[in-house]
Amino acid sequence: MKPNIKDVATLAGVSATTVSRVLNNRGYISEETRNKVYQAMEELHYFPNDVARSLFRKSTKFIGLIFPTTSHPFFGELILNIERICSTRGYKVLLCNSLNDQEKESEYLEMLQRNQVDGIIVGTHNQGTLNYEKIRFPVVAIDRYLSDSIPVVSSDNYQGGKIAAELLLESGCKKIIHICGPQQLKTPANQRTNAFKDVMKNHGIEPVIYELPVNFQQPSTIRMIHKIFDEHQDIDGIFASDDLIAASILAEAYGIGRKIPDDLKVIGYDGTETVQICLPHLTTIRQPIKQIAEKSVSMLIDLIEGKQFERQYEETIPVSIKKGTTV
Amino acid sequence: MKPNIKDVATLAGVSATTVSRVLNNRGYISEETRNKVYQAMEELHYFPNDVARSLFRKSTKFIGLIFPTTSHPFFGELILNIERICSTRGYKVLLCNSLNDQEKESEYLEMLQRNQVDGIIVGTHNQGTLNYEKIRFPVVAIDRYLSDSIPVVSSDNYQGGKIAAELLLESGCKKIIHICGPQQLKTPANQRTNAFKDVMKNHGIEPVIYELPVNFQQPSTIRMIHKIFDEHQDIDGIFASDDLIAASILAEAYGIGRKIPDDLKVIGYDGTETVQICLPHLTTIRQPIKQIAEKSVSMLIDLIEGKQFERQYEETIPVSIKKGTTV
DNA sequence: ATGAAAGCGCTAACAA
DNA sequence: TTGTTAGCGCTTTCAT
Repeated sequence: MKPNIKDVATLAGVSATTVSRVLNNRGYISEETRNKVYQAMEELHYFPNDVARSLFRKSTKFIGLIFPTTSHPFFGELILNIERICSTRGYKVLLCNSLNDQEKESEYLEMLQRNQVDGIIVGTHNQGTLNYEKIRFPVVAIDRYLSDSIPVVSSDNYQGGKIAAELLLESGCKKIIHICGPQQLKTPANQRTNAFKDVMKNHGIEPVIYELPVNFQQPSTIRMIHKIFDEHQDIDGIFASDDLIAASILAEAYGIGRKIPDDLKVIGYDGTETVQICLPHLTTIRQPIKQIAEKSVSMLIDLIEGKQFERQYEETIPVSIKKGTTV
Repeated sequence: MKPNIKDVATLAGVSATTVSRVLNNRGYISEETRNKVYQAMEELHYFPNDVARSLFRKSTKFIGLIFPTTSHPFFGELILNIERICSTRGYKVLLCNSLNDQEKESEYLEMLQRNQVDGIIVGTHNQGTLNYEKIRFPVVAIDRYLSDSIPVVSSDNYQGGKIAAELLLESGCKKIIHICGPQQLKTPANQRTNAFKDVMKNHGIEPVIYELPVNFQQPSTIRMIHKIFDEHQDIDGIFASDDLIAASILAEAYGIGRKIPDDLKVIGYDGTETVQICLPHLTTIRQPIKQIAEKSVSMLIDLIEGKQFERQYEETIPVSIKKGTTV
């Protein structure tokens, strides 16, 4: 059904080797032969079989992507950028949504190995540690410490947390609360919380922190927000380590009649386009998504192609603040 | 470096065939041999090479996904669901973000063919028509008419448009405007606009419709909203055919001091989780994303596996309304 | 300038 | 119960 290189060769009246030469532009081929081959390929709607090529070349030009979910705006944008850059550089993307489930991540990891990907980019958060050490091809992590030998790309989380905390203080907040993700996960994102603590302590304030459970969903976020409003009537500032959490805070605050930013100031984290379209007034720390994508892809491809590069095992990219009217 | 089946065979003291038999659980193998093989695989950290298997089996178990972008919440959620279902059913996903660019779509299409995907799911919108006819494996489209022989899965767009238009009328709107995507694209989504027109005409009202350009971005959306507020001071209802457009309308209305829903009622389309978290009060037509994903994947796999099924070439799934407080 | 043969890693006849 | 052989579609020596 699908024509192969031999079909093309037969139709063009040459050998498969010659067709291969035309395909790869290698060695000497007469113009005449070349044209005959092109014509035959055209006529048969021939496409070279990359499976066979990959087998021979021992390189698939596949890059595996393991992320929690494309449905979260941060990952959706990040994955868009990563995939586009890969495509431009001749790599194809195998997508894996781990949903932060350890078992799924492990299955995906095996699948990617079986499929001979040239490398993978991981951005999931799990409690346990999988065998990323034993993997026989390059791995780059985004916002996650996997092992000593696996490079990590992340934005400057400490700086982000610091900017947020200081902005709230400068804006006159007296009682600030920070909502963060699970701290037991080994991720540079914990630096946001560390920065918050440091800033508070430097100002002689005991930091108040609420930590979400591993794999929190919308309901637990809402419950936590209720709890916070309940336990701290005098709260006047919240730093959420994710825009969607910030969004929920705004909604809940609105529900109980707190005026933003007069009664309560809110600052989020990520600064994705989607959330900015939905909530253009949200003040947030903007992650440099495009640069994170560029850096991680170029690091990975450098590793794959064996480029000599000073192995910098932690790449930190500056964040910026997007001032809205919620602070 | 990477061990192959022969390395395993040698270590286990058997032939490659025997290892293959163990791997595939075929034929008779003595318990003893089986254990030796398992042990050897373990020792070498052996994973079967799926590239070689695919070449032999003439099936890759790859499904290609061509969508505009994972960064849009609707596609982000849709792609999450599609990928998860594929994974459960033993298929792997090659992700392509076409950005609605015809040339990119064409390149991706060729890439997928070269990589011998077993099938593809397409959800992009382009003006021109690519050669989906000539493709030699199954294709399923979501919200797009590609050719007579390619099945289309979509939600009940006409119903969605009807519900939205009628709700605005019932709520007392006198001057309703509809913002829609480019109508020249051949997509079932145009039914939303047709329904709007029909409902308005049935009520003796001349429908007012603003059409966004092909590949509209946020700036052109904002410009169009300004234009609408400018040209129609008496507007009291808007039906936007996308939640992100609705979100921008809310923001702009807020900016010029129009009270929602008293001065202006707004209804969106899609009902994604992300937008619902950001704007829980938004009234919107909710697309059954999960079912769309299930239907398109199962149709595609049925086609791939040659299941006899009554070829229903247009699958329409009911929508529902999510009532918020913007109407 | 072109072709024949071997091999990438795997599986399925066919033999034994 | 196990092994030998051929072949999936391609590319690359090595000949000619």
